[in-house]
Parts: sequence; C-alpha cells; structure tokens
Amino acid sequence: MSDDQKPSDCDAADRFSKARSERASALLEDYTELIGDLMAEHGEARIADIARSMGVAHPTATKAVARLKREGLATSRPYRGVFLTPAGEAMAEKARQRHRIVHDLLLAIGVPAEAAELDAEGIEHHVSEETLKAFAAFLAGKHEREPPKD
Amino acid sequence: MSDDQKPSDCDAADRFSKARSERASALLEDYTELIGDLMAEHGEARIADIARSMGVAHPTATKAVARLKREGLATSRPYRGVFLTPAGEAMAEKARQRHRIVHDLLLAIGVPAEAAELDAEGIEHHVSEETLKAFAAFLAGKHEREPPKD
DNA sequence: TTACAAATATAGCCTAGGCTACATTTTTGT
DNA sequence: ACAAAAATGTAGCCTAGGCTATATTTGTAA
Repeated sequence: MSDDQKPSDCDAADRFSKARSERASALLEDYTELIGDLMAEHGEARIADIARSMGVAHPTATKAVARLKREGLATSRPYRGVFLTPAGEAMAEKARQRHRIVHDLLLAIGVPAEAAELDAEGIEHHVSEETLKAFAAFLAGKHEREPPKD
Repeated sequence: MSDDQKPSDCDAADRFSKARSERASALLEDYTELIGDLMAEHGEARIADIARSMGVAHPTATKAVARLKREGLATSRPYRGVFLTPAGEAMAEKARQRHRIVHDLLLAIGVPAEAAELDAEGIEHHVSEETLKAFAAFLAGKHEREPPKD
C-alpha cells in the first residue's frame, strides 16, 4: 500500500461518488427552482415554459416532471400546469438560496458579472452545507472588516 | 423579448445548457485527471486501479476508457494499462490546475479542509476560464494584503 | 359552433453511465 | 510447469435524460 493520504484526505472514490450523486440530483433541483420561479411569476408553470427555460424539447420537460412527481416533488394533471409539493418548494427554496449565495460570493471574489451568472448555475449543486456556511460568513465579514478567523 | 432581464442576464436556457454540457464532460475530465495521477505514481494506470479510485465497478471503468479512446484522449491494448494521449494529458493538466485553484480558494474563503477537499471535486468542472482567473487573482492578492499569521 | 393553432401527451430511438454475471487472459505461487 | 488467483474483457440489463415524430386535448378566433 502506497497510500499517502493526508488526514483530511478521504479516498478519491468518496469525492467522486459525492460528485456523481450531486450530478444526479442537480437536474431535479434545477427543475424545482425553475418551476418555483415560474409559479411566482405567472401563478403556474406550464410544460412549454419549463421546456423553453431549460432549453430542452417539450418531451424532455414532460419526462423530468414525471420524475419530479414520482419523487413527490411536484404534482400535475394532464394538459394542466405543474405545481410543487411542499417538498418541492423546500427544495426550490434551498436551491434558490444556495444559488444566491454562490452568485454573491463569486461577485465578492471579483468574478465578472456575466461569468458569475453563468458559473453559479453549475457550482451551486456542489456546495455542501459547510461550504455554504463559510461562503455566507465570508460575505457577512466583507461588510464589517475582516473575515472571522480568530 | 418581453422579459425583464438585467443586462448581464442571459436566458436561463443558456445557463442550464452550459451546466448540462459541463456535466457531460465532467466524467471525462475526472478520468483523465485520475489516469494522470496514477501514471505519475505507478508509471501506468490499470483498469482495476481506475475503477477502485473512481468508486465504480470494473466494467464501468472499461466503458469510460473506451470512451476516452474514442475521443482521442487515451490509448490502451487488451489486458494492459491505459495511457493518455497528448490531448488527454492536456485535459488532465488543465483539470488538475483548476482543481488546485478551486481547492485553494475554498480554503482561503474559510471553508474547512475536509469540505474543501470534497466540494472542489464537483465545483471544478463548472468554473470558467474567467472565473478561474478571478480566483487566481484573489489568491494572489490575499498574500499581499494579508500575510498568513498562523 | 366549428375549425384551426397551440399545448400537451405518448411512443420510440439514442447515448452515457451505472450494475451483475460470466468468459478469457495474465500473473503468481508452489 | 501448472493450477489458482487476479485482472480484464464482454454481454446484457437498467435508469436518466436527450431527441423526433405523431397523437390528442385545449383554447381561441371566425
């Protein structure tokens, strides 16, 4: 065994597994967040709107919504709009919050606005609770003086 | 064109499309980076090592390598190790560099070491060139303004 | 009211990326 | 040298998430 692991170094396999499972749930989070936005804006989320906003064909959106329903995140009746369940709303709210913090952090770091806009979308799904907390703390500290690191 | 978009706001579809395509190439980047590491460490990368490090079953690693070969990123002969092409090495090097910068930035922000370790893996694939540059600049500036005090 | 357009559903196909089970080849130990 | 063990390859199955093409339903305008 030639494992030269630092104390904080889990197996690479752990990191990759985590990233894989995050990739798997990223789509669901994107859809719930988007549906939440559409509902807030138009009172309902139509398949056509969802598909257009996600940049996919309608059947792809339909399939995704079917999966959301299967996972208890959304409800819908044929030829009607899509609505979030409480669980779906919770996921959407969490995603929105993470998105905002990640976006703000990128701006605070000095990332140009457009890049921050684009990159936040991909990054948000890989930010753990701990990291999010650190981001929030950094943003909070920015205003006062120095980041809290005593 | 009836939308209320801030100047820096592209269509949501653009963000999602970008995130989707990044997700698609994330696996290839992970594999090239890993193969590069294994080669640096053992002189070659065996399927068994790749599978173990990625946390997947051997056939999954075999399939991934087949795809790497198809895309001109790796070479291999039956029952022998896997090697990177120049293109593969370039991808691996780029991934490694991005990984390091993202990891260092998380630490600089105040993210605990273990979380930084884990999250960097997922985040690195969604960091654009521009954002990476901003990260590097932030890290560079850190040293001048705030010398390490521990 | 009725016909047409738009929205939605459905079917079927593709690729990626997991898996298990099993066949084959290499390596290793006696 | 040879048998057992380990590594690799292959086949086949599954789900997710894309797509196009083709119904079907809904909504609207004449």
